[in-house]
Amino acid sequence: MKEKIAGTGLKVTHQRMVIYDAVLQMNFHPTVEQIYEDIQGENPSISLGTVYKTLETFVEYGLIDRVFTEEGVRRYDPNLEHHGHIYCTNTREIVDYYSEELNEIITGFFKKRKVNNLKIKNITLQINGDKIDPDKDITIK
Amino acid sequence: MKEKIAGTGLKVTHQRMVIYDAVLQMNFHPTVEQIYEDIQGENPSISLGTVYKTLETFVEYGLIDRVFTEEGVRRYDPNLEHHGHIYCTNTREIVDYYSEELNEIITGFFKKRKVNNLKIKNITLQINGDKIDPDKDITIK
DNA sequence: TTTCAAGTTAAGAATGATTCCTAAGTAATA
DNA sequence: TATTACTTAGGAATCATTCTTAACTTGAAA
Repeated sequence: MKEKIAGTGLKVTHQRMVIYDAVLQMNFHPTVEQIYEDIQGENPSISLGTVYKTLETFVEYGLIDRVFTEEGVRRYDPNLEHHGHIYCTNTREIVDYYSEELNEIITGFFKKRKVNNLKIKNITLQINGDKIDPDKDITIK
Repeated sequence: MKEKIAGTGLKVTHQRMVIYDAVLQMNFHPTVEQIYEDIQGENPSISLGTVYKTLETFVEYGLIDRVFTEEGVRRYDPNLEHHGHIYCTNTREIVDYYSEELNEIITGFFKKRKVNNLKIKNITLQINGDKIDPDKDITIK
């Protein structure tokens, strides 16, 4: 983990390691506030401003991604692997969805088309739906 | 336009007509602030709080949609037709993208799969890329 | 090991985004 | 025209994020 941060050229500070580790373990696309509260117990001197600043620095250096939401609040994703998101409107959860097959289909679709005035970086899916049993996992096979 | 609002069961107030008309004409997924500034000249007595409340009421009653962004600010879309969004990282624009064909491909893909514990409502594309010439349109043929 | 420069952070203030409150206004019905 | 339930203005309050500056610390060089 230390190497991950160092590998970007950033200085490896205690605060950055704590925040990065917290984000890696929170696999539910947390807000800044959730991350701050998660680390507060063991690290009461890390300030909220530092958490805000550090997360945006991680995004800028490619360590994590922001998550698209319609909420008006920032959320973060440590998972840099190409994937889509399932937005559960009833439980407010955001769940990762992977499909190499569908990714290839969509990529192929756009390769066949003439794209003018746009350099495509990546294409992902936003899947909106309602979770049926909040206590069980969502699976798509 | 009046009928659209009335058709939802909402009272047709002057403020609602002004705000709805403004949103219909702003085809760039505006923020609340942008909508408020747009109507201020001709309607200085409509308050910012009213704009916030009215837009969320329109979403609740199915007149407009919220737009997914990673910004931490609310944006709105009057276009209810099923479509995806092209997010231009360099110009910060959000452009609508339609493809009935791709929509059918994706819908078909999920129909063939076993989806557990999720009732899918809709699936949209999130296309991230860089606009090449900011003054020209993006087209995908 | 020590030094030091450059980058980082704490703390709280400031700013921006959104929600709440209440008295006053008004759309729509009778 | 009267009435009522819903809506709104205006500004306060709350929440989300950024800024400022003095103090701290990382990491490279000596």
